[in-house]
Amino acid sequence: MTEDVNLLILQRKDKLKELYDKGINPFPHKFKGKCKSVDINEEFKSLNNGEEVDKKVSFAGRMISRRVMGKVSFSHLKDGWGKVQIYVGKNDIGEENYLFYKKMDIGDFVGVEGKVFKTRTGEISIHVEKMILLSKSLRILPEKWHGLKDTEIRYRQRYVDLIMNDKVKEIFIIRSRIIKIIRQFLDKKEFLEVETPMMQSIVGGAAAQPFITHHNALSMDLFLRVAPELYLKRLIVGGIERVYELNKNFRNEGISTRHNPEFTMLEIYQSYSDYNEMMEICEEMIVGISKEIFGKLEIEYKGNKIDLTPPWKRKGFFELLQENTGIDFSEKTDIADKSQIMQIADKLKVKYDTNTKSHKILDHIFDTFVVPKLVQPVFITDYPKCLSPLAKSKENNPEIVERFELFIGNFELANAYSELNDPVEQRKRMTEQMKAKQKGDQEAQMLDEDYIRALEYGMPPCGGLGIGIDRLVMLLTGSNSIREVILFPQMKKE
RNA sequence: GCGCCAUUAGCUCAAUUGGCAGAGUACUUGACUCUUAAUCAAGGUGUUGAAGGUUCGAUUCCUUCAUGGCGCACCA
Repeated sequence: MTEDVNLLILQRKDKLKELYDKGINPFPHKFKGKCKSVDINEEFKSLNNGEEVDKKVSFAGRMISRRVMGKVSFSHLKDGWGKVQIYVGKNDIGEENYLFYKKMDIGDFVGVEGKVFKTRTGEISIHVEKMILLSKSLRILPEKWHGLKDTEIRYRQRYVDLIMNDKVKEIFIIRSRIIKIIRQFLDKKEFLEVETPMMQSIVGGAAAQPFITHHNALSMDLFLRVAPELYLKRLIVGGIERVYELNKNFRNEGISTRHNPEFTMLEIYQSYSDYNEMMEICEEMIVGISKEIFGKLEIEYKGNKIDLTPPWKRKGFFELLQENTGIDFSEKTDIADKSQIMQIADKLKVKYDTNTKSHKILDHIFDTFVVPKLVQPVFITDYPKCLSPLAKSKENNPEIVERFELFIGNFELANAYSELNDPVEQRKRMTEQMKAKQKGDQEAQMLDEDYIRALEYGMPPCGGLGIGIDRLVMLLTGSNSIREVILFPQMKKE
């Protein structure tokens, strides 16, 4: 990035020099006794118009507006919670200080001290007695009433976005609250929060391409994790009965309105439970979040009214396929039989690559015919085994696994299963994955010998659940793009 | 990776059929003692994303590239 040479910036740099020449420090070290804007606006809200109290307050913030009317002026100072109007009178602070105030720029940080009053028009304001420049701003803020709209600048310079668009901060406040509520919820249920490696020598836990990095001293390549799953289940083996991790995963895949290369995932594992119990936990948690944050269970997303009132519907994967395609997907359909699946895809006019594996074509049919209808919360259960190498098969049908995905507002929000704890079966499935990988399937998982060794020591029956936190925040904040809920989304170099 | 669209002043946006690049805001100066998109008066503001081409003349048409948005693909 090159240095911006703009007339307005040069003008401010001149002002900065002028300040130094006058012996004024444009970047003082601190400001004592600052109140919060919300506290000021709350404490004095019962004042009558025109009434002034005898109590002085200190306040500081970024000057975001100025209205000069001769010998008196008004400005708004914005702090971390809101804004407060200040009233600056030439007769109150003296001619020299008043001139200094008029020479300050929109964007400068300012500290003030004075009594609080309410203007004739009813706005709580500080009647300034003392004023100090706390930090000089050298760049011009975007326009005050159209604000900043350019998405590129909004994401690249999120600091400007935050200054100009109050709604952006609201999203990240909600995001923080959601995460806090989740931790409280799980802590109350005696889940232990842990941190497992983000740098792994074997990729596992999800079908995804990893980022590769290199450790110099060990002279070995490492992968950024695509999921913490296999480590968390090692902890289940180790006797940590209930465990969760809420942190980032990294996947080397395309970027879209629903995908960012690094994203936040919650994974929960509970011993002696299964995917049915995970549905209950998942439902209880999301319902609880909505109640606590919005006080209700009806939300709106992309123009759709969504009702989160439990219990949420549960429907089988094949049941939904059948309902929405009219094709009989009963047990006689062999999903491993590619020609059969291809025939169905042709009939439904679903395009596919002939190199694509049969279960991927099936997944594609599901995405095309079923997902667009999944607005209200629904747990989709009982997936084909080939899609889920870490999930346990159903007792009565080895080709179907105990797994669910939660869909709300047309996208997948959560994924869970009864964890496969049979080390012999797990080795078999991982070996199959390895074979697929050797054949060129870049997303196939690796054979993790240590993980199987752990299972050989014995893992109790266990339910596991993963929730995409970014997507949950999208849903609950009405955001159309994942970039709206990630402070610094991935961008190409400027 | 593919397709469509966008890129003009710090910001938000105009510019007729290819004919002098324009407004608001911000900024500077002046007037103004309760404004809040303050108001009024005056003033400067540009590599039209980059490079090339067509043309007497390109913001406008063509090609390539860059970045972004959306969709698809990849992917949960």
